[in-house]
Amino acid sequence: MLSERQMMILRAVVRDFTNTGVPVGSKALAKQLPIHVSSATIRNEMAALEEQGLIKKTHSSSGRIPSVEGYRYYVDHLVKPDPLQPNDIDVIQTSLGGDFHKIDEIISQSATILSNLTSYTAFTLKPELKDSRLSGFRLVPLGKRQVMAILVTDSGDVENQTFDVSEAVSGDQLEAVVRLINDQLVGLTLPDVLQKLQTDIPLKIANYLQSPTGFLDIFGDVLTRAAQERFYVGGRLNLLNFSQDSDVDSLKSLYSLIDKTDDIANVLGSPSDNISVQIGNEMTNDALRNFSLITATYDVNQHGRGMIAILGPTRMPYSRMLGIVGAFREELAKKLLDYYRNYDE
Amino acid sequence: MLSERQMMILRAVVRDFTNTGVPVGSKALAKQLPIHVSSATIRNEMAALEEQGLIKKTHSSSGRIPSVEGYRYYVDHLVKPDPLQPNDIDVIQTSLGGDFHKIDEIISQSATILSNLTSYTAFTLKPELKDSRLSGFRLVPLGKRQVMAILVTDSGDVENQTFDVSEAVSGDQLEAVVRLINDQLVGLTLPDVLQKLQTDIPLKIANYLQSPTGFLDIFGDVLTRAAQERFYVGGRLNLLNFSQDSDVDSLKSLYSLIDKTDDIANVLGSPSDNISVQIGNEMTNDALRNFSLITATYDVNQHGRGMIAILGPTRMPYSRMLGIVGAFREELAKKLLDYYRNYDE
DNA sequence: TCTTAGCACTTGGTTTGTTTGAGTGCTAAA
DNA sequence: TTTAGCACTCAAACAAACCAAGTGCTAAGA
Repeated sequence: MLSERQMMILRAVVRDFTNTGVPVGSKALAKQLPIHVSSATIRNEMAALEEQGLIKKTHSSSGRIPSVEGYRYYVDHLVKPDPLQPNDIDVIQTSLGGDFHKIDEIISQSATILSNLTSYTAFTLKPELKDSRLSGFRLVPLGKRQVMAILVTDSGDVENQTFDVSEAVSGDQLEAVVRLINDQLVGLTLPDVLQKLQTDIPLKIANYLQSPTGFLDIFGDVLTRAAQERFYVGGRLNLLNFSQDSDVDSLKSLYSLIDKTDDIANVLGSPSDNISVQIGNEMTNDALRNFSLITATYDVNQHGRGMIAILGPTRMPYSRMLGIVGAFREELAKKLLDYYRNYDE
Repeated sequence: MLSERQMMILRAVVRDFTNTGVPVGSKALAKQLPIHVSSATIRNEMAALEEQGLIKKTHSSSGRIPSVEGYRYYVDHLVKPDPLQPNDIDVIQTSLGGDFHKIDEIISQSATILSNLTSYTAFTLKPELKDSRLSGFRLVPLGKRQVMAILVTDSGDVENQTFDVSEAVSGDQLEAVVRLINDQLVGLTLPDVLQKLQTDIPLKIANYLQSPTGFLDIFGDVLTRAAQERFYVGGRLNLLNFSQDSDVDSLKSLYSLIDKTDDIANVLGSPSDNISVQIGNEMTNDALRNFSLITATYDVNQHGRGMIAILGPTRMPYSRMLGIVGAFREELAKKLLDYYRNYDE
């Protein structure tokens, strides 16, 4: 249990340290706090806070910095999101104001905006209807030997891939394959499709093609790509700003982490209603030890919900960041509703 | 004019320094060189080499390192490409041995292989027929409002993009647009298409669509993407290994450089017959001051010629790198010829 | 004329010691 | 419970000393 005064001190320690990056001492606090007590009193309180594991020293006679638990307490009980600065509002309005022709453009643009606002790295994930289903498959002959496979899901995702066919395949054959797939697989969830693809389909397709494996590989490829959620990343390079003393190895593992869709999906976790903050080693991944992650969902009514996130140093100004994330999720939801309204009617 | 002995010394200085990274002194050289002269003699020769600007000291009593001019002389006159190590041959064979369905897969895979072999950053550019022409355009309706635009060039490049159409556009209308474009534009070079797109076409297309600008924008987008050469990059993260003392800013500009297709095309220059080496500030771009670039073309007969390149620190073991690049260009050309042969017959 | 031994000199890097300033914990008095 | 005072700790900055590697130059030898 913390006293009012201890909370005040903890809040001040976190705020100071996140702003300046220097451990904060008792004298500085005494001068700065609204109550006027001596530095010795502050020292006693700080000792109490340290006792509880909320702050710690970098060496035996240094000022204090927040521990992970201290940050946790701070974001859970003490922080109040800053309202957006007028300037930031402007940035959002203009960057999101343009005319978009694809959901993905809005989402990817959002990652850029968020990283600009925060100067950290940002992730965005588009609103996802649960268990999207295969709603269409096409094979479009392009030239002498090139064919494009296109796959559409009922949530509006489109994946495609071109490939070369060695044998001269007739348009009729392609038609037949397409009809087969559409007959048998449309309406199923993607995992189901993937499963059938390894059982029923090869037999049936053999009626039309001598060597169906090529086709099926392609189809499988495109399918798995459609099945995994697609993240957009903004401000990748900002990670460089926080790599202490050029620890190349951890930087590398960090970058491979954020470029692997599966891994990053794992880190971000599943959408929850609130804005959530994960601090340093609260995340299982070792490469993130010195980082904090703020994630938030945004809600587009019947069109599902997506996520946004920013990744920055543990030592980040949480109040400002929470303000930005909170405001941005609303703007984004609004923009998307707009977009859908335009096209739905 | 350099004497035989001076060449021998220069070669040794470059080789030593690129291997160890430490300035090399007269005594070490005296011990190592096949001729036996005293270190004092070496010192005199080194003074002469320094006189000519081929080597230099890092401080007044240090050993020597090659200057840019020294490297230049070395690669122009002294270096002999190392033959490939058996291990490296293996890597190439197996990585390139698989079955590919697209040219692009081979080229992008090549970038990865090259960066693995060298542990530097590698670029590959696919064989390009000069002045490729538009050979086909499609609009494929995907769902209620989604349409995919596909563009094919006679060199086999495919670009595509999906977009949403707000008004309910009929299949007939789409057909008409496609027919129009195919009638009017197929066979022209891409720049010509782009030009016509801004003059003739808007008028004609207005017959079929109320607000054609949306379509034209999309088409223009896809077109310009097809028109610019497409690079593949492998081993991006390897650049981190050579960023001295974590100079974040130059790293950032380096990364933005290699991610901008236009810029990197500029740096690589146009294909020339030979393997070419650009050293440090011989490249105009400032971010590359401490890097060297080895570029080479590969030739796929009537299918055109492409480029490969590796970017590493100025202080790279040139003989080994030249060996790798030289061998790889051949392997790649062979593989591509194979690929084309399979599909052409 | 070229080579070489010898020597004085330069310099960066490492080690060691000193000082300074910010900060702490503790004690004793208010 | 608060506070002034004090002894103590530690990182950072600075300086002195030393070492190792290397250089340029000179003068003698081949």
